[in-house]
Amino acid sequence: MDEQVPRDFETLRATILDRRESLPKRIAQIAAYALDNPDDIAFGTAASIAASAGVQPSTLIRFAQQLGFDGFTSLQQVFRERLRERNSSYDERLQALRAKAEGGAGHRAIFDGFIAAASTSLNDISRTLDDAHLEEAISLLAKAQTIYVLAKRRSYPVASYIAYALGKLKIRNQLIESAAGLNAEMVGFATPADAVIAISFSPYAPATIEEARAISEQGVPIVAITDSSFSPLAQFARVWFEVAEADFAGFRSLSATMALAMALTVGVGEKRRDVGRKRKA
Amino acid sequence: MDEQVPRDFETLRATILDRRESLPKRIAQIAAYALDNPDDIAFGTAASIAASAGVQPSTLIRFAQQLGFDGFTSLQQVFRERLRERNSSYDERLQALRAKAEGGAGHRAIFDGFIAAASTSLNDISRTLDDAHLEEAISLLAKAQTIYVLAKRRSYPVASYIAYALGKLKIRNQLIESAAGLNAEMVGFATPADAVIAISFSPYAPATIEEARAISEQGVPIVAITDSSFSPLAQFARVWFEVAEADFAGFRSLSATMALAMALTVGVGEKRRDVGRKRKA
DNA sequence: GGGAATATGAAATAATAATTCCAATCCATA
DNA sequence: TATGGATTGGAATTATTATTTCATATTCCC
Repeated sequence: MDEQVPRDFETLRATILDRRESLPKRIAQIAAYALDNPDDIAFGTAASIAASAGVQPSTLIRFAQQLGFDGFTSLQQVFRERLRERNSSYDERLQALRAKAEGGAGHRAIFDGFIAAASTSLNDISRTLDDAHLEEAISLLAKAQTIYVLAKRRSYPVASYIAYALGKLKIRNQLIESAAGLNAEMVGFATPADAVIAISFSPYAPATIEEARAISEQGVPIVAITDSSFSPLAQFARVWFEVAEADFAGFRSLSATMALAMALTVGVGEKRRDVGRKRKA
Repeated sequence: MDEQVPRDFETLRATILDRRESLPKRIAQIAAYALDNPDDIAFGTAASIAASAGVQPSTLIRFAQQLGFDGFTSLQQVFRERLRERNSSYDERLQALRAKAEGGAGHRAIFDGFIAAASTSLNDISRTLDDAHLEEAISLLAKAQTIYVLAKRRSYPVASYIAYALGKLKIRNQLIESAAGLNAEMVGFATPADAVIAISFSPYAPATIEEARAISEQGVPIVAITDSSFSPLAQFARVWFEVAEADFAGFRSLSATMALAMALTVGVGEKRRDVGRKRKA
């Protein structure tokens, strides 16, 4: 007999979605509005919400009653609860992690610190990355005969992952490693029909800078990932990305750089497939 | 003349903190309550808030007026705005990113996909990582004379970063690379006084597994980072971590593995410093 | 197509909540 | 310790808001 009144937002959402088909027109209208604008329901008055949704206040109340609430007010509680529980906003959670990392003892604190640094970096790059630069870089790299990947020291792991991914995508590439000490020769093979992905952060590895200079003088276009407009890499680059990685315990995160690197790599893969398809057509 | 009315929560907060000293007792009381329980201010009624804070409703209104608002209602707006603007919860943001990545076209979508995958992975590992395992692994590695780092293919970037970080921390380590084809010999040098960090995910690189088996038969303890308890690495390992990395476009994130790797590395560095200190004392 | 059941709109009403006002109290200063 | 000004408590008042009611419209089924 007693129909279950949804006590939390998710249940409520599910209930609404479930009954969607069987609801009268106006009730359905307010139901859709509620799911689309939950914040409005949480804060608005019955009248204001009704007006925004294009129905009468009484409809709003009927909607609430149909869900088993005894009125709009108790329905609204659920929407308000949602905002309260959402309490641990991303930033607050991060702050907590960071606090634990700084104050806390033990190795868990170190781990939390790296998680926080990585999250912060991802967050930052997600906000700041310029779509146009991304498109430009991908176009440039997609046209290259061979993609050279240039990075040392701290950035080297990123370079090796790029090389791995490019290989899996069957895109010709050359990782410029120092093992054999033949970098200068390797670099010498690059032509303007190729392209370079160069990665370096302060303190810039001198070898990376020197090789980037040399290769840009040969007219090979460079896509750079670096950390500021003052970076020596930026001046050699056709396109460059500024990536600010957060650090912890003296080690910077690589997560943002990795994500960007992957986007470039897979982006090039997709672009080539598209171009290939067009050529055939 | 017209005193600036705080329009956003941060300004309001600053204003309150600024005037704190000069506020009358009851007003100060409600001010403190407001900063401590902003959600209550956002949702409560003047009467309920006043009761919780132990003052009269009229005091609440005087408080609002002193800040330049024309009443409680407009003060409350600021607290409500805060909840609205507070970036949608982490999960919702992620969902949005993922939706964009899946639905959206263009290369930005790819980028968003990788960001979402990385965030998810970080989130997961932060929840699931076992502190005891972490302590155990760090103890084990801290005692090692040489730390061998073993990983191929997709996991190799992590290994190279570990090697870089260990080097910077002046911890003796050996990256087992395949370049010279001398892995078997390299592995042969390891003794039970050393230790190994091995990283491999499905599909497990046969070389990694084979080398891990060989080295464990020599009695060298292994710390493994892998993706499930069925992993062949897990059976050779003294301590192992299960890391579930989210993937996008066929490429798994490395962010969680990286964070764990860094925590291990820096943890070992700290542990050695501590032990060194104790020995001296 | 007719009629009952259901849904909707609009305004009246009831409830609730914000604000104001005034008397009482507190506090600093002479 | 008296006095003026500021502060506070509490009830009265006003405003706002939710809810109910009822007339009208729509839909669905026979």
